[in-house]
Amino acid sequence: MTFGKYIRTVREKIFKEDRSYSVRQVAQRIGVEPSYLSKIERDQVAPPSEATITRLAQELGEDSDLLLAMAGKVSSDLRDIILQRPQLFAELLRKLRDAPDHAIHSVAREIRDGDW
Amino acid sequence: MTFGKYIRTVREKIFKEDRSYSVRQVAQRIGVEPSYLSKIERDQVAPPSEATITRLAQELGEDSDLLLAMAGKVSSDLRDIILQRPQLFAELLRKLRDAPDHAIHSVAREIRDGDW
DNA sequence: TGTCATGTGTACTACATAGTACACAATAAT
DNA sequence: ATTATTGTGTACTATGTAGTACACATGACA
Repeated sequence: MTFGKYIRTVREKIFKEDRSYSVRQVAQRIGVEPSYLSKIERDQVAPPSEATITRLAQELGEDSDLLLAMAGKVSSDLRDIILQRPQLFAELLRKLRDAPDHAIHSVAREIRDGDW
Repeated sequence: MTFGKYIRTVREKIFKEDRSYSVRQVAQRIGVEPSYLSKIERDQVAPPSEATITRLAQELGEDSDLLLAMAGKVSSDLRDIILQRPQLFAELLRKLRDAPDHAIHSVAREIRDGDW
C-alpha cells in the first residue's frame, strides 16, 4: 500500500463517523492546502515533509514512525541518535538486519531503562 | 571538526607521502571537478552526496559511516534496514540513545551471527 | 432552489541539492 | 626558462522538494 492510499483509507474510515474529517478540514488543521492533501492521497505528488507527516499522523491517530516509513523517511530523532555514534549503531543495525522480530524485541526488552 | 576540514586534513596527510593525492587527482579519481572538491574541503559548499562521500571514503581509506555522519547523513543501507521494520527499530534506538558505548557493543556482541 | 461544502485540476513558486565549466595566479618540476 | 601542475574564484545549471493559489464542477441539504 502506498503512502497516499493508506492516508486516504484511514481518513475516509474516520470520516464515516466524523464529518469533520474531510480533505478540506483535515488539510486546514494540519496546515496545508486542501488541493495538496488531495494530491498526496492520490499519490499524485511525493509524500510531504517529515513535519507534515508528523502532524498528519497526530491528526489521524496513526504511528508516525510507520507513516514516515511508508514515505521512505526515517524520523529525524532516530537519525540524530545514529549520528551521535554512527559506527556503533551501523554495526548493530547490520547485525540485526536479518534477525527475526522477536529477537529484536527481546534485545530491546533486555535494555531496562538505564540498566548499566 | 567539520566534514571539509577533516577531508582536507586526511588528504593532505596522505599527500605528503604520495604526490598523487592532490585535490585535482583525487577529484578526478572520485569523479568530480577539482574546484568542487576544493570547495568541499574549505566548507564553502555543503558536503557532497552519499555516493560521492562513499567514493571519497574509499579513496582515502576512511570509514564511510563516519564520514557520512560528519556530513549529517545516514548510510542508505542503514536507512533501508530501519524502513523494513520502523517501529521495532524505533523502539530499540530510542532505548539505546543514552546507553554507554559498551552497552551497545555488548548488545551487538550478543547477536551471534544467525543465532535464533 | 439557492447556498454551501466537497474534492480536484492547472499553474506557479521558492529554496535546496549536487554539482559543471572554465579561467587564473601561484608553485613545482624539467 | 618554460612547461606542467596545483588550488581556487566566478558563473552557471539541472533536478528535486515542498509546497501555494485559485478556479471549477459536483453533490448535499435546508
